[in-house]
This record gives sequence, C-alpha cells and structure tokens, in this order.
Amino acid sequence: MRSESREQVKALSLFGDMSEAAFERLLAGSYFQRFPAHVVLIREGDPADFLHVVVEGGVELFSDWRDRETTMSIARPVSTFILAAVIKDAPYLMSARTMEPSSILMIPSENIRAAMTADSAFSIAMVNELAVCFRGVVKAQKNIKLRTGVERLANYLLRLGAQQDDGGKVTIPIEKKTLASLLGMSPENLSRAFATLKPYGVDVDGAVVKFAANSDLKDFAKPTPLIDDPLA
Amino acid sequence: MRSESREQVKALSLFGDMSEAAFERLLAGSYFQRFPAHVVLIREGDPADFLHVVVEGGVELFSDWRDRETTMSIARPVSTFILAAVIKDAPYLMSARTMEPSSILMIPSENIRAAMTADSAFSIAMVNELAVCFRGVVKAQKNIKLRTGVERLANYLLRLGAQQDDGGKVTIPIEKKTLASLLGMSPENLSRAFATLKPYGVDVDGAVVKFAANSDLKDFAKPTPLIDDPLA
DNA sequence: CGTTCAATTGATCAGCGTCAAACTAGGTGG
DNA sequence: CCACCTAGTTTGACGCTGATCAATTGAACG
Repeated sequence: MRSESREQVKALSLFGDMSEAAFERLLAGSYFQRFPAHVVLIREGDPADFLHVVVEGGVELFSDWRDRETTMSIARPVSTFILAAVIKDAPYLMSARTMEPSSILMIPSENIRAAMTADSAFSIAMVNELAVCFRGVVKAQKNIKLRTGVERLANYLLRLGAQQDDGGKVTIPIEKKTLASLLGMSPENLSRAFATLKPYGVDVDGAVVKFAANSDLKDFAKPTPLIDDPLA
Repeated sequence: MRSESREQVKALSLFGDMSEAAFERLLAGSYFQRFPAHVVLIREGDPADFLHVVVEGGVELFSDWRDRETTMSIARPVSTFILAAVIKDAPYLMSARTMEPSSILMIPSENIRAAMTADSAFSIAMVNELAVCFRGVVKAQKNIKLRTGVERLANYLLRLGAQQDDGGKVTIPIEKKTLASLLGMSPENLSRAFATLKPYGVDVDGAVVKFAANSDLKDFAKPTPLIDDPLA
C-alpha cells in the first residue's frame, strides 16, 4: 500500500484516534489490492471475514432475492463498508461489486474485534461510525417510504448539487441503471422521471444534469435535513 | 420504578455487563413514567435528550414528510429506541408514540455518553447493539425494495408464527392500520393482500390469522434469513 | 468496424393508492 | 347494561404510478 493511501485510511474517523502502533497491529494480515471494474468483492450470506475499505474507485452494495436485485448504497473513497457484519461476526447482508477499477483494503475481522477490546477509544469511534451508518439507512428508508420516484430523483439531484457545487450543473457519478436501482425504480422509469422534471428547469445531457440551485426544483423537491442532509 | 422493572432493564445486553454502581450512575436523573395510549413521546427533529427504554406496552416509531406519514418500526419491551441520535447528540430522525398504555424509562443522553467514555465494556456493548440495529434497518430496506406488498405480508405472518408458536394461528399485535404502514401499503391494500393470501391457506378473523406453518404460504413467501431472521 | 450493452421511447399492464360507502368493534356516557 | 358514537376495517370503483416488454438509438470497447 502506498504511504499516501495508508495516511488516508488512518485519517478516517474510525482510525484517527488510534496510536500508530495499534494501527499497525490492525493492519497485520490485511490485504491491499487493486480490482478491475465489475468484480464481485463479497456475496451476501458469506461469513464476514474482512472489513473492507474503499481507497480508490467506487463500490456498489446490492442485494437480491429470488430473481430481483436492488442497489442498496454506494461506497466512495475513503470509507469502510459492511462494518456491522464484521462486528457481529455474522453473514454479510449485502453483496459488493466494484463499479470502476478500485483499490480495496481488507482488514481481518478478527483484528477489528481485537482492537475493540484492547482500545476503548477505538470502540467509541466504532460506536460513532455505526451510529452514522444507522442514521444513513434510516434516512434511506424514509426516502423510499415517504416519496415517489420523481421526488427521490429531485432530491438526489439537489444533494449532488450541494456536494459538487459546479455552478448550475452536476455530473451523475454512476450509471443511470445503477442510479435507478438505488432510487428504487426501473431504468425506464428514471428516464421518464428526468422528463417529468424538465418543467422545473432540469436539463439532462448524458451524465451531466443542468439546473439552477435555488430553483423551481427545490420547491418541487422539498428537501429536509432529516432525510437529505448526510450529516444530520 | 419497581425493582422488577429495574432488573429487566439491567438484563438488557446493553447494560448486562455493567457494574451495579455504574448502572446506578447511569440511572441518575432518569425518569420512569407511565403513559396512556396514543401519546407522542418524541418528535422527529427534536434534540435527543433522553435514551428511551420501553419497559411495558408498545411504542410505534414513525416519520412524516409533507402530508405523508409512515411507520418505521415497533419497539416492544424490553428494548431501547433512538439510540443512534443519543450517541451522535443529533436530532431524532423518527417520532415515537405509545400504541398502548406503556411504561417508559428515560435516561439522560449525557449519562449514556459519559458511561461510554468511563466504561469500555459498555461501549463494546453499545457497538454490538448498534450493529444489530443497523442490520435490522438494512433487512427492512431489503424487504421493501425487493418484495411486493403481498410478499411482505406473507413473510410478516411467517415471522409472527415463528415467534408466537401458537399452533397454526397467530395474533397480530398491532392495529391493521399500523401494520399496513409498517409494511409500506395502505390499509385498504392490506385487506386485499389478506384476501390474496387466502388460496395459500391464510384465514383472517379480526386480529387472529390462521395458517399452517409448513404450508403453501411458505412456498409463496420464500423467506430468507438475510431478510426475515431477526437474529441473523 | 462490428459487437455489446446502456439509455431512451412507446405501448401495455399490474400493483397499489384514493375516494366512497357499508359495516364492525371498542369505548363512553346515560 | 345498553345505546350511541367514534374510529378501524372491509369492499367496490376508479385512476395513477411505475414495471414490463419491445424496439431503436447511441456510446464504449475490443
């Protein structure tokens, strides 16, 4: 692992408070690996042997049942995923695949659990991390149960706008297919949802979407921090 | 608080490992109170001042947006709710109201955070609790995104059957209205969903639902531990 | 330069919500 | 204890949202 990458991982709030020595122990037996795009990293139901950290690229977390599949969330650098399964030593609830060529750090679950008992600052960091994750899923749940597809899309665009701040335009960082699934609709429906938002000043050209930040769109979307603010 | 109730709370996996003295400190400044049915205990958006514990009765966690409302989950004795907001000292993401007359223990958030820094066993218990909560929401999310309304109902009935084990019949412990919202459908639709399941051996009489445990229903519902097993 | 897959568009259909009305059950007050 | 009243539940009719199927266009990659 390049030392730059190592520093980025160490800087995560999960690991930031650890001593260098403790972090070194944590990394013992870890793998740092580059994967091509569209590679399945973990499969739901498998035992949680490693905590994964996306260092570069992007990972899609998804689930299936019978012949259906849905995207649950997207993990971007630098962040961990499937933390809860690791802690409980339970089967993964979601599968994961790379969306692009990605660098992944894999830390043995056993190391995580050991660090937790050894280092109380680490377990507190863990509590905080899990609380954030929990609130993230709750927000996603509210998003799905309280909004229609078009409303979810509108709020997604606003969220992108807030984090990209590219002056009136955003670039969708994932395939539309994946976005559709993430938002809980079919790809066809996503196309139509974009068309529905046209009267509110939304203009789509490939992955680039133009709209005024303080616009009709916001009136339509009615965002609330209790669903849309990733920090709240 | 009756000592019996106190013991039940102390027996929670969150508090089980604490010393009596530490538990006593935790309870300082707590309230233990009986509420009538249909009382709002907390409102989403409010600051998380107290960790709540349902000791008797039942509490509905719900959210709203614009003019819509949805039931997010049900808290039964003896369990905590809104733990994550307490930890992050962030606004509640969900509102809570009693479904029946209920006894609620309210522990100041500050005490929880203090106990976490003072007692590393407690923060580890907290990590475990949060991991379980997280996995619970993820399962709920999968349930909603991957299944139709009728499928969710079928699996809900099987889950009830597994935990009640009343030989071929279950009693729905909440109002159908609430169940509908929990399952993500309208009350009218829930009625029709029951009708749809009739050919699979499901027979409804008020809150009592009869069906054979190893039946057509199970073939139809196709339950999987990765969604339906509360322990997995 | 052809193959493959994503994205769009149209047509159709199923699931589910809404509105309305009838019915039922639970709780209240006489 | 009973009548009443309110609220929950059920049933029917209807319409909208969104899924599916099919066909076409467009873009990426070997």
